[in-house]
Amino acid sequence: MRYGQHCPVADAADVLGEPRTLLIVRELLLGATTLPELAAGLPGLWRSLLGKRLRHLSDLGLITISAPGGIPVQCRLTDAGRGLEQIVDLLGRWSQRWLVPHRGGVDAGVLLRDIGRGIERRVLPPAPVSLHFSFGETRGPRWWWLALTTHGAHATAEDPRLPVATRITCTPVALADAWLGHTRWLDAVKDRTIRFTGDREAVRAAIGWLGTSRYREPAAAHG
Amino acid sequence: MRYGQHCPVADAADVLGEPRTLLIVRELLLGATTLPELAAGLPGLWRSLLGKRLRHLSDLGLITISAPGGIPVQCRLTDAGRGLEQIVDLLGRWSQRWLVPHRGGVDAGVLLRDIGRGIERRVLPPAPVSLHFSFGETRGPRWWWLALTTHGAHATAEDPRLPVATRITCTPVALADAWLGHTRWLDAVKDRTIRFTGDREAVRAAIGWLGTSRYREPAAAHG
DNA sequence: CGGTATCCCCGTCGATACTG
DNA sequence: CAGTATCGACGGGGATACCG
Repeated sequence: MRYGQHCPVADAADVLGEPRTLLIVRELLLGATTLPELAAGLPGLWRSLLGKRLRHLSDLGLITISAPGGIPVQCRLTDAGRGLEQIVDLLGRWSQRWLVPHRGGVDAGVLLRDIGRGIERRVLPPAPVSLHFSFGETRGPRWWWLALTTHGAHATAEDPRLPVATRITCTPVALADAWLGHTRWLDAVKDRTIRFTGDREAVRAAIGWLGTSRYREPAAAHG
Repeated sequence: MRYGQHCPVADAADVLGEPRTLLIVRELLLGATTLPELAAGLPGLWRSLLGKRLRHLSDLGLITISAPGGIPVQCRLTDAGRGLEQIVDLLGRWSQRWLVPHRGGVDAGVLLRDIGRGIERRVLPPAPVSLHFSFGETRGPRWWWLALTTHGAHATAEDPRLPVATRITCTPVALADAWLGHTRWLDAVKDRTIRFTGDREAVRAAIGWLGTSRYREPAAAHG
């Protein structure tokens, strides 16, 4: 697409306006490097198209791609690409603040992966445990685990065989809304859109581990 | 388009990824309110499509549109829309810094309009003058004027009948490059890609009036 | 299994005609 | 003249088949 413009914003829109290019950049910023890793965070984006996008980003100088033939392909952001970090961040915050979130077919796996990625080591429990999720309505597996070990958090659809700290039953949308701050955990618990097993302390701990989206508004004075 | 994602960045990309939506927002941020004003800054964007985009932005709560039936339609950014100001600004700077500018068919009228919009009152000359431009290769008029009066700067393809301070001959691309900081004015003068009439002082004054793009890098220590 | 090339369909936009 | 509806052509992308 071309806009017949001199304006830098037009050039930027030209690049980042390609559907999902911004999401690819986001994944790269969060540390994904290989094509399969990227694909894991981009449901519905087919490999063929993903490859095309990556080549485009490479042509533009936003990423480097490891020597052709190397498998799997390694992609890394250049300085130019990393320059988008602040912009993506602001966009996420702006969106969280102002846009009505679109809630069609939230992918449970991608959501949990994202939640896990945001969990900081220092808040993890001393002994490995898992959180078990039952999603009522979702494509793919209904059961998921978030394995919390000293290595970090890892989302999986296969039983990690760790002690289950809490079982959580909800829809992916309800979980996303709470994590993003569109609803409060405690309200969700109260009206049972998210159900936890265990006592107050277990629930409190689980909520603490899950944490909040990086794009979430700084909470107003907790009231 | 829908990305099956919970991520706010995906929602933002969904909205702003629509071709030229970001440019519409930019025009609104810079003060355009009516549909004709917007169209003036968006060459090739047809009114029918522009109207559709504006309705979409209105639905999303980024702008308000004056009561239907009012002519011309008045569009104003809401708080949500104004929240994009910093993002658009950063995007422009990032693009100016890292992207190879696309230079196909730069629209001379849009460029001069943009230049004029960036001229601050306080740098204008005390007595009204005009700068006259001859563009070798461009669609539309080859002659343009930038009228500098105490009211501000105004680009026009019709002789404003003011004293001409300087005549400038160049291509739209050369002018854009100098204004955006991709080339230096003095280099462009030297290699005659931009030709000015008049002595050094006149040239110096004209360059000062034209100023620089708001997305331009802060100049490194003037050397 | 990782990555690429190909096909066909759908959606979107450029252009024009039309209404107040 | 401002704004809207309509239509045809084009391009991008989902899905599949195909290489290493």
